[in-house]
Amino acid sequence: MEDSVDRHLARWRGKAPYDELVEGVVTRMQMLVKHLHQTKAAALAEVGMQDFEFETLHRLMAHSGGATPSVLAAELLLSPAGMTGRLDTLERSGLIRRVRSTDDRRRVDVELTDRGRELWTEAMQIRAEVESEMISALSLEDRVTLDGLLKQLLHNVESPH
Amino acid sequence: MEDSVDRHLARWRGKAPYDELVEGVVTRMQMLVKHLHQTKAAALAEVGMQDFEFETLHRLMAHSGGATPSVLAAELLLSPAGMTGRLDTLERSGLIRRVRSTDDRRRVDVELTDRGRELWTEAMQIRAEVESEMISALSLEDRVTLDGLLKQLLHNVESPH
DNA sequence: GGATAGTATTTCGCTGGCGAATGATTCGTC
DNA sequence: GACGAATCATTCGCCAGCGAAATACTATCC
Repeated sequence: MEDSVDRHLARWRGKAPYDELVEGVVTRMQMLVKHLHQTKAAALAEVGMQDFEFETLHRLMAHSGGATPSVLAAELLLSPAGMTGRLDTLERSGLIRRVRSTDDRRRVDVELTDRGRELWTEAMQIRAEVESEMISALSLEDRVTLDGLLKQLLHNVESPH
Repeated sequence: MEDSVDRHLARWRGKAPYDELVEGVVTRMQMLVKHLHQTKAAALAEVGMQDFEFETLHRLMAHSGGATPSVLAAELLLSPAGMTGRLDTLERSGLIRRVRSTDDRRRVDVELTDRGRELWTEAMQIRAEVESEMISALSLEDRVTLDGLLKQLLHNVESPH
């Protein structure tokens, strides 16, 4: 079995001081994520939604439909400025609502509108299909293994140092 | 051991029809790639280079320093328009050179300049460090396993249907 | 051999995201 | 209890990428 990264690495062999394994893992992850992004974008377009919109609604739902911009930004690995931009778009589309917090008036609470909840539900189906399709190549056991390894990596990256 | 995705999934448990394993794998990959992107961007900035520049130079090197825009675009999962933009930037910075092909004059050959080769070499060090740092959490054996699993996924996604 | 279809690249207008600076509010400390 | 530092969100100017249309060239077909 061969993928495009194999071909890429083969072209490289011997030409540079180069850890093929590291490069392989990294490049494959990047391409998978990029593929996923593009496939989901195409699928979600049918409901008239963009990936970043779903991503945001989804995080909001995880917070029971309400959270502050800074929390969302941190979780989505987004700059504060980028978050504001997203929320602007979502608000204009009527999917979220901004409410100035009463106890700490620096804060803004972001809430899902009914329409936002609806759209999220629709998108869930579509997205789940696309993601499952990608993972379908692996047995249940392999999925667990993969998940575990990725978790080690992410933990390492997230823990201070 | 716990990562941010664990916490995210925990918040979700029972609230939605939801394959935790699929979501876990997908989300972790996305976050790792995003992290990598940000870390590399920060590291490469020291040489005054951006990630997309390196990515392009690197592909070019893999083609022994010369390739056409369309080939590069395909390999980098980029639109033709996006590729043109990248090449414009790289050309302005003096890292690549465009040469109209003589036999088929619709074609353009993209070549690395000496400066491009130099900068690529510098960047290779930096990038390798960042990537290795990320992978360092895994034993050699685990790396092989991870790489194999990712390869299965990518192969599945790339093979027609 | 001239119209037609096809291919490679570029141009154009638009969008999401970033970094830095700004405005608004709260906290800490003396 | 007031002043300076920290915190939260937004605005601004900029940039890389996309989709669609335009441009430039080649191949095909009658």
